[in-house]
Amino acid sequence: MRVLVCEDDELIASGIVAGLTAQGLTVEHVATASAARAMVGVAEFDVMVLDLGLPDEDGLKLLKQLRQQGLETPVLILTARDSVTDRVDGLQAGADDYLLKPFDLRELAARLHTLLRRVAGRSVNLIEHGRLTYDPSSRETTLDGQPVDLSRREQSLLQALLHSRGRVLSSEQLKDSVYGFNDELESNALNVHIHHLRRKLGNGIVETVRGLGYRLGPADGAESSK
Amino acid sequence: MRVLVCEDDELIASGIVAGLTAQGLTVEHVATASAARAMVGVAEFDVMVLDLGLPDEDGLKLLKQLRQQGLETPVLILTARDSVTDRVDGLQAGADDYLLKPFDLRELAARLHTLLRRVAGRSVNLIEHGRLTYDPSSRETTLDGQPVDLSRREQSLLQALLHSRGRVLSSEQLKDSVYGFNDELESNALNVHIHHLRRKLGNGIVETVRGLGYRLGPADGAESSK
DNA sequence: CTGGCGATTAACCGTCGATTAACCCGGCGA
DNA sequence: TCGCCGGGTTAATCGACGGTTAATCGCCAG
Repeated sequence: MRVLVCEDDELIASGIVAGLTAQGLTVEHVATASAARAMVGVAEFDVMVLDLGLPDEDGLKLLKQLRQQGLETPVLILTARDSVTDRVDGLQAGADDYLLKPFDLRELAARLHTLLRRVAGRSVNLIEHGRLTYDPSSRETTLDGQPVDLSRREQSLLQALLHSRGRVLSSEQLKDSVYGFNDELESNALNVHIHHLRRKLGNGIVETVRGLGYRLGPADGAESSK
Repeated sequence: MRVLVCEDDELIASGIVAGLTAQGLTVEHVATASAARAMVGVAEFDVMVLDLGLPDEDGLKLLKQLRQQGLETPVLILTARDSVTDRVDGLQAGADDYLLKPFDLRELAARLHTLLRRVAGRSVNLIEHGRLTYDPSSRETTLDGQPVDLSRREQSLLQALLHSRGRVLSSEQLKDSVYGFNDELESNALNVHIHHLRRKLGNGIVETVRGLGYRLGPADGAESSK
């Protein structure tokens, strides 16, 4: 799951990023409204955390604008202000939840999970693909009904592949969904994780498309029948 | 984009129709399974929204039947039920996505857009030639509906041939489109690739015109009867 | 019958992905 | 606090595949 955090206070931001990352989420962080706008333009996020007190523009104004442009991602706003009108304004601007500063990190995590579940939980909560199932909300994977223990990176990899059934994903795209945009990676770490995934889930799961990238294998667990 | 909504509850249906129309979609609404069947028979839709609780027939049964008849339109099902077996049943019946009632209208719109995107990305530039299809965007080739793996060179060769239907292409022209203009090639590598193409796609696909070059065979997979 | 062109096949080579091992770091328990 | 443990990354090496070359075959035409 990808989260966009828009917060200018470096200290708070790093706390949020660390906390959410530990929860297995992939987090992007920006510090200004314009950066957030740019980010939303180029990538899809599952949920957004927005601080109202941004240096360059009022967060509410930004939110309203994004909603007008058709952004449907759930948004949780952070604010130091506390008045009834502020809350109402926030919700009217299109926020889905709000949190007052200072806040407890665990509280934030819990609320985000609620939002994510609201999105995921109302629809197919369980992704099935052949012998595999993956439940994004509980982050549980099973193979032939047996639970499989996947590490954080392996999970995001699998999730990215499941999310775009059958399409080939370049290693660039995979890198973006497993790591953020920021982190540059100049090694074959992805290969290694894919290798681990295959070791745990069997060879039919991930197919290599030479020169292009990887994709999910066919749903009927048939091994390569070349 | 055309959407078929099959939903018997008048209130819900009008909400959906209004919401989707506002998104710029063209919406047709029917209230019964038989009406849906009739509609599908006479018009093409890009995506279908199907309520499982229809008055005259079980939605799942309808869906299964439509799939058996070869309907490939993506289908999102709506249901009040919520259990793992129901979800699995829905997906196995051929649904592409799943939403529980009550649902958020924005959520529905977002999911439909995802489905539409999936379809649009898939078939936009599909080139057909007899038993062959080639999709330049996903670089997928199928023969009689079966996917065929082609290597990079084989693909560009096939693409060049498909691109100038029937015209004879000299080996110079083929060389230019497979390699750049720059690269000089001193061997019969092209011949070898053509050989490989024929091995994978059958002999009728590429015809040799002695002394001139090659061209695509006739669309009706008939072998050259000379 | 023979020359030549294209087909076929096999061998070689380079590149890319797979695999494995080592190292690094953070968390946790002793 | 120290040291172990597990996951993540880096790096080195292996191996398979695709691409090219080249040798040989077979067919058609002159």
